[in-house]
Amino acid sequence: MVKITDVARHAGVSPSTVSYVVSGKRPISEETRRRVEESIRLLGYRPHAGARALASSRSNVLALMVPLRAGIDVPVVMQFAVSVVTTARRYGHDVLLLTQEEGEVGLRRVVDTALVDALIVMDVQLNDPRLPLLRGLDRPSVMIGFPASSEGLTCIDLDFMAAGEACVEHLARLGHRVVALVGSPPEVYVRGTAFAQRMVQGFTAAADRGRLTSAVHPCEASPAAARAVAEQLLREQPALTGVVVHNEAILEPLIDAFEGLGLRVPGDLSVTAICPDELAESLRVPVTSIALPAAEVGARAVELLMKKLDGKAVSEATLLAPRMTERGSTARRAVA
Amino acid sequence: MVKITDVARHAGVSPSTVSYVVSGKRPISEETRRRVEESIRLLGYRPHAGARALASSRSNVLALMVPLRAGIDVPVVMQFAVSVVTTARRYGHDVLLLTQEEGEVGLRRVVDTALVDALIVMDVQLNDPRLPLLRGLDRPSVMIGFPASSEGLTCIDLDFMAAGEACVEHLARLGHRVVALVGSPPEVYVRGTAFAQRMVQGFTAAADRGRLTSAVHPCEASPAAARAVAEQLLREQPALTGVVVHNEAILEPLIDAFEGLGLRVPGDLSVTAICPDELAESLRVPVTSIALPAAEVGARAVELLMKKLDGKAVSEATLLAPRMTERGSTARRAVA
DNA sequence: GATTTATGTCGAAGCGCTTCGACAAGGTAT
DNA sequence: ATACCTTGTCGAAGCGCTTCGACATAAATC
Repeated sequence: MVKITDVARHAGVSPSTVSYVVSGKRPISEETRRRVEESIRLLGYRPHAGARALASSRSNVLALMVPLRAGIDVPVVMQFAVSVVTTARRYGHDVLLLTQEEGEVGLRRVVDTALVDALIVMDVQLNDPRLPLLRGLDRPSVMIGFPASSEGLTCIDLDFMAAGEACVEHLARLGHRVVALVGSPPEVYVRGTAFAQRMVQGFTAAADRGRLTSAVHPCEASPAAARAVAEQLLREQPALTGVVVHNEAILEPLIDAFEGLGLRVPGDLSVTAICPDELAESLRVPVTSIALPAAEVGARAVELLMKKLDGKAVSEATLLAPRMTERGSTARRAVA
Repeated sequence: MVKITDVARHAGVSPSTVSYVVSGKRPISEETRRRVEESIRLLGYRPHAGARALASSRSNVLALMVPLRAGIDVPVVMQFAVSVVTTARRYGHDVLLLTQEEGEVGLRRVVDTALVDALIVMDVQLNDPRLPLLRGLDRPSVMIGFPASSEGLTCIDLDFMAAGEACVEHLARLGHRVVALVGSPPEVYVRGTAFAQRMVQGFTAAADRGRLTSAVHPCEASPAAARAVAEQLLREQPALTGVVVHNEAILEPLIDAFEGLGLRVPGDLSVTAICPDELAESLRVPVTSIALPAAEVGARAVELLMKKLDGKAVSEATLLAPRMTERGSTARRAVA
């Protein structure tokens, strides 16, 4: 292994000078810098991560805690993760993967052992058990999602309330008067998962404001459940003409189910969703949707952390405005 | 931060004794051990990861490189990852997440900087560019999947060749004489991804051996592509009665397409697949399938690495025997 | 021309841990 | 009794890096 003293000797300078060339924390003459860099290249020098972490109390590693629970869409999680890793690398950081299962204990551990400089946690619940820990930590963290109170924390997410409103308003503008939200699996609401609840809030508020008749139905992530919900909806709300879907996994089965029941989309029924654009585009009936900007959220989360690591202040809440793309699944209500 | 000297002072021993209590690398009297452990608990001592890595040249971190390419089923990747993390934790290790994008450079980096002790790479191709690097490294690695030659490497995977054979043999036993394999997207084969090719080999070999008529069709991961393949199959092989699907994403759409074309499963057409059990079970027609034992492969991969880190020899190739579960999608061929 | 300020480099200390050799005390074999 | 392990503990060295203060030199200020 080639170490900093080897480089120093080769370049005819002291180890500290090499260190300063690498870190840029002190001015170095153009000439010395070039010599040192040349030596580094020639010898293939790579600073030892552990030594560096010990001396600088910075590991240049972030922890990312990913959910693996029922009702969480796996591809979306993966998009986050990849985006976090990619962005972190751009800032010279690596990413340690933690599972939700490890919980607060896991977070504590990686912080206490100085394995990581900062934390990103996903799948935040309204009263997440990790909140007190994160608040009390001396290390920066960012939550992807919003708890009941974000005071003293840094949170980022799509503005699900605005998204719910936007869906309803879009349908209302098209003349629809009876709408329904088909949501995530029940356990997601039971756990008090913030984004799902906020979506419901936005949906309901906008419907009330527009004097629409509305209903909310959680739905398991199986085609069978989708069919059951479709049938139930038509039974309970025969005048239904607008549906908002907030459940990636059943979007396609649900549309199939409606069509199986004799409803044309968008002829008889307008459907809009919150889901990744790729999904919305790939369906047989491309769906008017609000994008789930997983990659952007992941990247922004890392950027927030980097700012905090630099000692800069960041705002507690970052809500990404929903962006709706109209595709073929929504249309003006046919007047009977 | 409480450090080892604090614990030592509190317990009335030397730092090295504390270290030996923690690591168990030297015998310690029952009494001293108890006192030290008590002090550790009381003070909440956590060894500094960087210091430990520096002194012991062991970081207790594994690198996991995950694929994010077209045609790779994301949920399966996630299952691997979670299983790797969980198992690694049981051995006191953490997991650093690398994306395929980082390639050889990324692997080199984490090894050279001593960030990780060992590597796990997924989505191995027959002539994977990372092979020479992994062979030359002084650090252990395990590949999930098989390259063209596994010499000097450690590989583990489902035995896809046996899986392909098992599917055909199952169909043959049920009296089917004309079979087709609907495979992964074309690019997967173009890249020379080992598991996909081995599956084809097994399928073809078994079909030839049994004198069945057979055909292989790659298929994009979209419902539309599934429909197209279904139509093409019936056009080209009107006598077709057995289908093997090796493409998680289109399993359901493909069955839908066949039924849409008037074929009953399993009445007119027997379908079998290689996919996670949960997927096979959750479909409208539960599918006879060979499980993709992602969790087991991930766990075994970590165990292999741990053995290698302990200096023990492990076999180069570990092939997990396919395990078929019969569900409702295959039946004896109706004799016309 | 004296004094301050900025620039560039060095040496030494120290980050918190592991590990090696030394050694004392007790046990076992001869 | 001698020699020899074994068990249990300690002290010191050192892992490879960063950082701080010191110092020398050059540039800027009045």
